[in-house]
Amino acid sequence: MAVTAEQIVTAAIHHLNSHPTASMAELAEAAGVSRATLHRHFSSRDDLLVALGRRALERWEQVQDALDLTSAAQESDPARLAATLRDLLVNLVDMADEHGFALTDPAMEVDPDLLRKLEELEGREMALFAAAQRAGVLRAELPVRWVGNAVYGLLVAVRESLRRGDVARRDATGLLVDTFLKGMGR
Amino acid sequence: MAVTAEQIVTAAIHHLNSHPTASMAELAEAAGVSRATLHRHFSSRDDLLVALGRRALERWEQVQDALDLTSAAQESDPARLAATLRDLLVNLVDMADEHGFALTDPAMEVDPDLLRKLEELEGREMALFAAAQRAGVLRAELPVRWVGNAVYGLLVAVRESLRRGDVARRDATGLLVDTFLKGMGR
DNA sequence: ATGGTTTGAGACATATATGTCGCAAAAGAT
DNA sequence: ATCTTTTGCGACATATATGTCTCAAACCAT
Repeated sequence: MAVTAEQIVTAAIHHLNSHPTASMAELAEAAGVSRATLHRHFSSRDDLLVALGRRALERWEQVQDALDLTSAAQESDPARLAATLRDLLVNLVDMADEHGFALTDPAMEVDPDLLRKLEELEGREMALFAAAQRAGVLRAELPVRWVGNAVYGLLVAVRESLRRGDVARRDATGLLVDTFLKGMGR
Repeated sequence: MAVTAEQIVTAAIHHLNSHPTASMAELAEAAGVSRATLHRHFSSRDDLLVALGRRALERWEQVQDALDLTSAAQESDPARLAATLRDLLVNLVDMADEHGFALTDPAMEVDPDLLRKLEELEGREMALFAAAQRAGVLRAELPVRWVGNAVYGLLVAVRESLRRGDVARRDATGLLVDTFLKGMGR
C-alpha cells in the first residue's frame, strides 16, 4: 500500500493548518493521492474530518498517558505537580503546532464520539489543575474550568504566534509556560 | 425601512456566534428577513462576511478611540498605563462576547482591506503594550507580539468560557484581567 | 513473467448553496 | 386615498463540491 490512511490524515492536517477551508480535491492533492483514492479511505468529508479530530485527540491522550496524568492528579507534592504541569504544557505546544486547526475548527464539535472523548480528556486535565491548586502550585481562587479554558486560549495564541512568524518555535514553549504561571504584569 | 443593513449584520453576528457555518437562508431567517432582501443588502456571502468583519473592527476601533489609545501609548506614568490597560481589557471582553466568532473565523483573513485595518489596530494596541513594558507595568522580557497574541488567546478563552457556560458574564472581566496580569501560578 | 490488487484519470450523477428575477402584497409617504 | 418603495415568495439558473463508477495502467508479491 503506497499511501496509508494515516499518511493522508497527516497530510490533511498539515494542509488544513494553512488552508482551513480546503476542498477534498485539494486535500487529495496535498496527500499526493487521487480524489478517488481519498474517497476509498474516507467515504465522506465528514468522515475525514472526524478522523482528523480523532487523531488530534489520540495525540492528546498519548501526552496525558505518557505523563501518567491520572495518577499525577492524586499527587500532593507541589514540586512534582509543578513538574508534571510543565511537562504537560511543553507537549501541548507540540500539539498546537501540529494539530493547530483542530483547536478552533467548528467541525470538531459535531461528532458525538469526538465530543465525549474531548470532554473526557479535558476532565483529566482539569483534575490535574485542581490538584495543583490544592497543593498551592496554581492559584486556588480561579475556577478550574477557567484555568482549563485559559490554557486552551494560550495554546491558540501559541499557534497564532507560530503561524504568523511572531515567535520562534524554540521560544514558544518557554513563553507559554512562563506566561501561564506568571502572567504578563510585573 | 423596516430592517436596516445594520440590523441584519447584528443578527448575523449573533447567529454565527452559535452556528458558525450557517447558510444565507439561515442568516436571513435569523434577521427576520427574506433571502431576497438579504441579497438586496449584501450581494454575496463574502460581502456579508466582510461587513461583519468590518463591524467587529469598527467596534474595536471605537474602544481604542474612547480610551485615546494612541496618546495613552505616549504616557509614561505606570498608574495611568495600568488603568488604560485595564479599561482596554474590560472593553475587549465585551467585544469577545458580542463578536466572538470573528476572533477565529478564517473568513476574516481573506479581504485585504480588513486585513490592513486589523493590522493597524493591532499595531496601536501593541504600542500600548510596549509603553506599559517600558513603564514597568508589563514584563519587558516578553516579546510585544507575544503579548498581543496572548491577549488574543485569552479573549478566545473568555469567549469559550461564556459560550460553554463555564464562567458567569459578571466574572469574566475580573478573571481575564487577573489572569493576564498575574498568570495562574502562585 | 504472471496474477491479483491498488491506483489514477475522467466521466457521471447529485445535492446544496448561491445569486437573480418577476410579480404580487405590504408598508410608507404625501 | 393614492402613489412610491420595499418586501416576500417562488421560480429559475448556476456554480461548485461531493460522492460514485468504470477501466486501463501501475504496482506488488510470488
